[in-house]
Amino acid sequence: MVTIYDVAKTAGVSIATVSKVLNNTGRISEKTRKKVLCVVKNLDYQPNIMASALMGKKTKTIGLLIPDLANPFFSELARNIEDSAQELGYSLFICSTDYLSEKEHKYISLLRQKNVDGFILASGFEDLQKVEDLIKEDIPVSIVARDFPMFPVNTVAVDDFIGGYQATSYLINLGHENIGIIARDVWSNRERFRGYKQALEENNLKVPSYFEYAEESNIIWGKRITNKYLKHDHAPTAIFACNDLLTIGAIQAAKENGLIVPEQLSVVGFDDTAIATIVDPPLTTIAQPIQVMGREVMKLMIDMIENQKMDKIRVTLMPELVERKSTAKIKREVTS
Amino acid sequence: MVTIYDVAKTAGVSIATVSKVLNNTGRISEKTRKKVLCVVKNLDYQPNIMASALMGKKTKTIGLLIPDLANPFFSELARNIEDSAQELGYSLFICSTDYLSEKEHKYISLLRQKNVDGFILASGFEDLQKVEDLIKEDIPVSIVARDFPMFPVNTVAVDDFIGGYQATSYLINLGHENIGIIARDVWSNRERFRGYKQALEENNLKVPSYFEYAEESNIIWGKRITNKYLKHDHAPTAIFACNDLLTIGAIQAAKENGLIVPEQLSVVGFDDTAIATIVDPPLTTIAQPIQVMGREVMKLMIDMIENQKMDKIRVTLMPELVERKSTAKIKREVTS
DNA sequence: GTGAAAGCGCTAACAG
DNA sequence: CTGTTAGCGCTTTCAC
Repeated sequence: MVTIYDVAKTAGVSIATVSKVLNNTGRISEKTRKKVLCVVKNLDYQPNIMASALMGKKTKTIGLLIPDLANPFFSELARNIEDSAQELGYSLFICSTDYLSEKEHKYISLLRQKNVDGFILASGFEDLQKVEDLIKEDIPVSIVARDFPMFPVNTVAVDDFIGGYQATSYLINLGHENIGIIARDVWSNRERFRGYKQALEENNLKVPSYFEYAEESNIIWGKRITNKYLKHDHAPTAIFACNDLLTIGAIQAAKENGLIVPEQLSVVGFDDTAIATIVDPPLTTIAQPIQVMGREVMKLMIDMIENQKMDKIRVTLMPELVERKSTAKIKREVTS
Repeated sequence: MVTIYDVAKTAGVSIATVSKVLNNTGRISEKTRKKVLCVVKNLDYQPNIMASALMGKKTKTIGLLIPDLANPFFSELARNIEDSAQELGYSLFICSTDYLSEKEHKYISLLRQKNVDGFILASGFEDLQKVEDLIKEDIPVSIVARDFPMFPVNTVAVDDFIGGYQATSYLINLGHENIGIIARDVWSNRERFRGYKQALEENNLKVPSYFEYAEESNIIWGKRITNKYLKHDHAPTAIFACNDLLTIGAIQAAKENGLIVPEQLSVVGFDDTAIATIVDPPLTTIAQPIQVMGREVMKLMIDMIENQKMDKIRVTLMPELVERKSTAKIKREVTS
């Protein structure tokens, strides 16, 4: 390992001088700066980040907490955040918390020990305490893809309420009057639910009485809830599912029940991850601008880390309905 | 930030003593050990890893290089590696290299600066130089999900040759005689190709003359190559695609050409990621034991990092064909 | 058993 | 302009 001492020695200067040229601090003659830089290159010297971190410098490292890296939405989000981070010279610790606050706490203290410059939380946990602690200790925190409404913290998220409203309105315009929803009992889904309800009410429609929450956001639960809904007398003719995985489960349940999507059951999803286009039929879904989200949240982080910008802002992105093949105009039954 | 000095002071001992009880080194009386531990707990003291890293200790940090976090195979692999890592108290820097050796080099030197304890490479790059350098400098390296045949380095991978052989044999048993392959020109795919060729030759079958490599492992290229194959006089009745994404592309191309999968075109994939079950029809595919791969590669890393185990071993896992609905017995044309 | 002191590689006053 | 020096928080001899 080549250290600052090696550079200093072979350049014939002191380590202070080397440090100064490397950090662009103090005043250095052009001649020595050239020489030092040259030696640095020749020796392929890389400053030890641990050592400079000890002196209170940044580590150029950010902790990213997400619920599950194997979930396409979060892996795509992580990928976009990573791209922004990499451009800015930051590395990412990526951690999956499985929506468990226990794991979140563990990861947060683990990463704090490792002197991360800040945290990006997409973690979906409802427990604000840990976040408040971080903010109190002036550790940069940004929230992405979820929202803490009454909480001063940097946030970038899609407008879930509008997303739910869009999805539902679209279905209503298609002629559906009996629209089910599949959601988990987490903040973002509750907002989408509100939007759904709002659209319903504006059209004098109601949430089906048999509504129930899914316990996890996966295909299994999408299928399970849909199967239950389909068993009822007034089974829905359309379903709004709060993410693409749930939507796929809904389609699978429909198939099992002998229903053709979209002719006999319309479904609209949420997220627009890569899988939305590979299922059959491809999903009509509410697209989250994942790439923009990644970029914006990194921008906020950098502002906090490098520019000490400590005022909190909230970036709200607009979701967008993308029409594909999982929805259709309702066909009236002969009996009606 | 509470330091070792704070602990020492309130426990009424020296920092050396605190360090000793925390690291279980030297000899400490049961009484002082108790006291120190108690103070540590009360103050919620967490040793600063940067500082101990400076003294030559491990950072409990590993760099994981993969081609693309948004690719389901790699995000699932990363997730499994992360789980093992987390159990062992390690954090992961996850980096996507896009198969670009330039990015790989950049990430490797960036992470070296950050004193990672080792590297797990799933990166799919063909350039061995950087890996050799790392090994020469005694930096633990393990390769996963790809293979460097003539190179002393810890490796865990599936037997790609056998996988290709299995897929092709299965298709042959179904009666197919005209079997195409979709592959990229990378090591693992070339091995699968070898297996495919072997199975073909054992049955006096040949690789179609119109074979060509895909340039990327995604749906687009799967579709593109399949479209080309389907245009030929002796279009294949079955296709073995070297990953699930390519397979999905093949299915899409078939649909566009008015062919029904599997009745008119059988396809078998590779990987068995989550998406294999959500497409229609669900994929018959060669399953890689992703979870085992993650666990095994972390085991190798830990052996190198914590037990200085420097002899290199290769763990070869067996792939397994899982039958679903994308393949069928061939129907002879009336003309034959 | 315990503590004083040196030093890991680096930055930041402060002198000169 | 450049170098000396004092730490950052920790581990590790080596005395006591």
